[in-house]
Amino acid sequence: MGAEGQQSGQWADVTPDAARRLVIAAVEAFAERGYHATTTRDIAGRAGMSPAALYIHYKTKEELLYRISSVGHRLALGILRRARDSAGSPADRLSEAVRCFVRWHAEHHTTARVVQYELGALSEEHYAEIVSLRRDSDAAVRTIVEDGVASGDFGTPDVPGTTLAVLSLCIDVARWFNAEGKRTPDEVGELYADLALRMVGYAKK
Amino acid sequence: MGAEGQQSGQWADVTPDAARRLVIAAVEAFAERGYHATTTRDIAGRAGMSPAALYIHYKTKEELLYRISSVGHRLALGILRRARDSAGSPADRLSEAVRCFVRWHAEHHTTARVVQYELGALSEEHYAEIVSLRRDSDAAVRTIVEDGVASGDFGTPDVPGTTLAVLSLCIDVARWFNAEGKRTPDEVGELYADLALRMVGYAKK
DNA sequence: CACCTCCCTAAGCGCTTGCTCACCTCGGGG
DNA sequence: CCCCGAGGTGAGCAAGCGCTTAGGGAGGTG
Repeated sequence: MGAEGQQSGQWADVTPDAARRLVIAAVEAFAERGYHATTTRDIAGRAGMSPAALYIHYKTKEELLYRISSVGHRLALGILRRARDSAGSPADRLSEAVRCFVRWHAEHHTTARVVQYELGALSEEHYAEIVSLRRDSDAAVRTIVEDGVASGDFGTPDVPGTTLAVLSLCIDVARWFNAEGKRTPDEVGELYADLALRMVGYAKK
Repeated sequence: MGAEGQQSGQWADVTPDAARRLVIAAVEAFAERGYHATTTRDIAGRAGMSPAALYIHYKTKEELLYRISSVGHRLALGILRRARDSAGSPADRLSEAVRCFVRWHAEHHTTARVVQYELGALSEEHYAEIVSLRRDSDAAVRTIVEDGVASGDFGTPDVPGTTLAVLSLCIDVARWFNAEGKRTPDEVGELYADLALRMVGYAKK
């Protein structure tokens, strides 16, 4: 729990302070029990407030989920776009993308769990907006894989399918990663970067 | 929805008929909205019964989830053990395991979603039982990978980590697979069997 | 015919839920 | 000194929840 303190860095631009405390409390609760099993009383309690205080900063419980989902997806998309636009070979860029993306999912696995697995609880409009961010993430990775295939560094018969699989592999880290487990986020990132290169048929060592 | 009719085959040994109809209705509802967002009234309604009828066949809503989870996990474990014990090289066996496991996750993605993502809603005792089945699944796949490394067919620096990643990749199919999408369960199984061989460092073609 | 068992329903109980409302507190400006 | 808006509280409402209970009808057996 001490390590979770860094979490607040993610939410730096959520103001005022009480609104940020509520977001952090909601992430913890949603990740632990899921959106629908979490009560507004639980969220407010974790943030040290009365149940009514939540509604000063957010119109509904769903808006809280949307805020979390929106911030999380934009962070994830930023990670992938930065890797796509970085210098280096396609292998370097794919490796960097997977390493950072996985590290984020492991380090912030509570946030990532909410971001990746609670989409279904969003309202229709919010859901549509988030889905478009997810398509952008997919496109960023697909560009790297396409570059690798074009340059001959990668060899895979199904670029969209392999891209989907690589992203899927990374996302699922949020499901199984345990802070008390033996692997650190850095170790998992390293392992997964290697696995992703194998998946796209990267020949060189 | 017509294709979902085969689903009933999975639940052949759930009797009497009304109990089976309830299980099938619950799988649909849980997969669509999640366990906590599903009401017993919704389940009973889908099965064409009154809300009270559910409690003739199941003590609680959680018991319904447990039945689904138990049957699903045993089916999945059976698939993996059959592949582990089959004749052929480690590559053949891993390929078979992934192909069948993935095909099941795609074909029965509604069941698989409940099985893989609603564990957290189980009671403590039921959860412990299911977790032990999952450990057995992991062990089955790890055995194949170890065999391949021992025989020199596979080359991976981290056997437990790679095993976890292969299983994780397969499981996540339940999250993204869409029956209306362009890929058939067979195509995804084929692609993923190939990806898994690459992940474990299988050299030959 | 009576009688039992198995499924099933209508009605509803007790409780929790997301959310609201009247009111309170407190620092800062005129 | 009063007033004000921003941020907070305690109490509680309407609705929906999981689940129970009393009772009914169909089918087999004496």
